[in-house]
Amino acid sequence: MSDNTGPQSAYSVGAPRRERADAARNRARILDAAERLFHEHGVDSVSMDQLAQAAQVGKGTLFRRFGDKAGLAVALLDSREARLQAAVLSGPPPLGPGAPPAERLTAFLTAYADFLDAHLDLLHMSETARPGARYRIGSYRLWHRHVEWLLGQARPDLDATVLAHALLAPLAADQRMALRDEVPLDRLRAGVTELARSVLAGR
Amino acid sequence: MSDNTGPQSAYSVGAPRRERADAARNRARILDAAERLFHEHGVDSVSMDQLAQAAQVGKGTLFRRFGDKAGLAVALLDSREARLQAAVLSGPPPLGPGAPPAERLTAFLTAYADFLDAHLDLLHMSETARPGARYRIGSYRLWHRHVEWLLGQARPDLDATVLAHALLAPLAADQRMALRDEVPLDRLRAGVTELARSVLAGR
DNA sequence: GAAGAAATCGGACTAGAGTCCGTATCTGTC
DNA sequence: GACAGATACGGACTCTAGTCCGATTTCTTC
Repeated sequence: MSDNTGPQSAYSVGAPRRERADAARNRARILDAAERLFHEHGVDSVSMDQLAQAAQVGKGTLFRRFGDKAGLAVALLDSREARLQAAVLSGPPPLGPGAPPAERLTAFLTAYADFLDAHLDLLHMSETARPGARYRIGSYRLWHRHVEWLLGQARPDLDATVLAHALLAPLAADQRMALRDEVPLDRLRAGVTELARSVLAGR
Repeated sequence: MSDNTGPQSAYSVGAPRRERADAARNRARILDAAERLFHEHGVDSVSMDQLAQAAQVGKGTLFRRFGDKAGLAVALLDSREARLQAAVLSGPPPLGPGAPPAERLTAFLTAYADFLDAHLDLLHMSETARPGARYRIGSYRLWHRHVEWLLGQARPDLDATVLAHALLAPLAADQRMALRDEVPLDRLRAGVTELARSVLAGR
């Protein structure tokens, strides 16, 4: 628990100043309570008030620390996401470096589809708590750059920026949540694979 | 104005019973006020309270009539969307019937991209007022069926259902709103065109 | 044109997200 | 170990979407 997001808010970047003891204690309390309550009652049914109460912390503290519900979800996802990031950036092929771009791309997209399904609730909260949240979160930007780079490697003639957004679009939490019943995971995986394959194949 | 959504709530379907006079009057008032206020202050900055007051109508009336903010947006979009629907279903090629599936598909996707940009605010409200709203709205289902059918015509070997969702995904209002600055309209159009072309081209 | 049933009205009410700011706690310094 | 400045706390407050239900209006029938 709480192997998380260093000092300051989940959104901050610089500021190397050491975190105060009470702040650290409260962050841990909040994350623990969130983990527990979300697991017990489901992400959607837990209000920030309940959470603050369960963590024995004021509401102000909760929001100052994590910004909003999305920020809290990001913090909870952090360690799980870090594992996928490590695998992509420096793990073994085909997900990590070494494999040809086309293989890396489909490996990534299907891995992310699995990740999406496994943590759908938290991802949904992190992406939809406020409009456009998905596209501002650091991790999306990372995934986008990765896909963009792979596309650029394989097909320098294409608009990699736009196509990377397009390939990631069907992996948005809101779409997945809404279509989960209609589209089972294996068909989603096959779909994004087909899409990537087609784009890389060219005409 | 208020050439809109017949009797009953925007969500209802059957119920051929005639609408009461006061109900009709109030619907018109609400739609007129919404059109005006949204244009003046922007969709996001107008609260349902303000709107009810401006329309000289109780809040309960507002919500009973349109269900929620998304429903109101759907009603306001109705006539504009109807034009696009008519063009797609029975207009001249390449958007309407007659052209080969591949041409119709790119014609539709680019036309929808234009439509998206032109009515982004209302579409955003209709798609994001509550989670998954986009995928339940009647119009999305229509567009999806259309794309699915075109894909099926051209490439019966593919999973048209999934790929249709994937081709429509980059045209979600939330993504477009967030990436508007990064991706100009012509690149979005080119991107979805490239995507569709690749998928139809096969290996 | 009066009565009764059905549909609609409207504003008080609930609930939840996010803000504000006076107060309490911490940390480095002497 | 006490002081001062910096940092964090917490709960009352605001703002908005959405609900509820007694009062009112409309429509139908005779």
